[in-house]
Amino acid sequence: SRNKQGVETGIQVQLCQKELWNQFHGLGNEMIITKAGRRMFPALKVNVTGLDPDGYYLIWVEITAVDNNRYRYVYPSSQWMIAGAGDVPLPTNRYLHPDIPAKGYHLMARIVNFDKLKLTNSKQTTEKGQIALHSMHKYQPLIYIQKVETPFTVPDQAVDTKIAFQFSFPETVFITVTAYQNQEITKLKIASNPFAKGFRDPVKNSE
Amino acid sequence: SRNKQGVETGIQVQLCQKELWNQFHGLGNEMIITKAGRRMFPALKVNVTGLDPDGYYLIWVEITAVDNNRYRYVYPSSQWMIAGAGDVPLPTNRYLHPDIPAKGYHLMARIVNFDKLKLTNSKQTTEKGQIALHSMHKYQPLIYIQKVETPFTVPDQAVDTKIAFQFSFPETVFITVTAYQNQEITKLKIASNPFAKGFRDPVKNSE
DNA sequence: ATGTTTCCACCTAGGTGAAAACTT
DNA sequence: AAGTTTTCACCTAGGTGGAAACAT
Repeated sequence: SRNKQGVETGIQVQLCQKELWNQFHGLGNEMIITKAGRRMFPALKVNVTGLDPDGYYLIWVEITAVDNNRYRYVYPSSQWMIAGAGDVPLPTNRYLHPDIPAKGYHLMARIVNFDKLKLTNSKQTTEKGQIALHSMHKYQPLIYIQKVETPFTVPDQAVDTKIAFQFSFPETVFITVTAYQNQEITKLKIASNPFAKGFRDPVKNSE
Repeated sequence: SRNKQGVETGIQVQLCQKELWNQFHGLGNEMIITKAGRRMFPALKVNVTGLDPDGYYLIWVEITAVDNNRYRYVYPSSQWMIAGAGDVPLPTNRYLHPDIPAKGYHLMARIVNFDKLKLTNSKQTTEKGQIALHSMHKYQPLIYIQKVETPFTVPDQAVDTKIAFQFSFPETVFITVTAYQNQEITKLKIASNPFAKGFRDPVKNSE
């Protein structure tokens, strides 16, 4: 991996559930955003390797606009089309992982899960754990890892995107919506998200 | 408060929900213990004051036998009576608060809640977050606070009951059971624990 | 016409006491 | 007879998509 200064490091971040992400990506992934905040599905989960086990790290997610367009789902062709210029980007919200600062050892020991992250379309949200986005825009999550000297560090103050290592995954690109446009996306969300209506345990079904 | 060496400190620990605890105490409080582990109700919740805001602390719960007796609930008189000698005490299990080591500031900022603690009668339990107790014995929870030099401290290794400050609350004494003996206890648990069957929202009830 | 909000039934996940079955 | 284990219906708590109402 390379950080923004181009320093070589051995840090590696691997996206979990790649097959699932790829299925959604293949259909043109949509993420619902609501006023109250909605989780991402799939959730961002990663395996981290190459950290100093005894070092302390911050890890967080930012979500950046892929381009400056507004999109529209065109039904006859069932495709996302550019519908005009995008809104002015909102000030970057970060979602800091709840467990940081964390020892490298602990970050590498298990999957780092960002499933509590929520997306909102509320512009003036100050809700913790929420990231505000424009609807009908194309986004991609970025994962940042930054080493800090001591666990005393207050994450909100220490975070510095310039010195952090950045990781991204093409299959996690999505378009924000307030209601699903592509019914194939809806079907796949229902089929794969245990909280989604329509899910049935096959065993129970056969009774 | 005083620690076991008698050193004067300004640390104070106040039990929350004193009225509720007193109601249970007045009836002879019973706590269910199961193989799988059962939460305490009421849960131990405390307010802590007098810590060094910038210092780091461990805080945990131990549950000690009040005496060396086995108890029995006698129905005609509806009273707990001593039924013989108690079993040999189990090796002390601690329930370390999940957030430690924690800065004094953070411990004092909000209620320190031990509601995830579970009691079990499984003798060879190694389940994290569980404390093994004998059924039909009388116990009292103790809360310990210990200052540590650095947040690097691994709690399990650093815990030292001899240098920690100990706090106890007479109203939290209880007798362990595998099924409630006193029906008044059952009624009060149902009435005050939102998870307990029998609880009904008065508004819904009137429909 | 298109996109958003609100409400809701339906899930998962897990904490309760009751009752029946089991143990000794 | 007395205590324990198992199972279960009934809760809380909160994550879903759908439908209808609403906004622009």
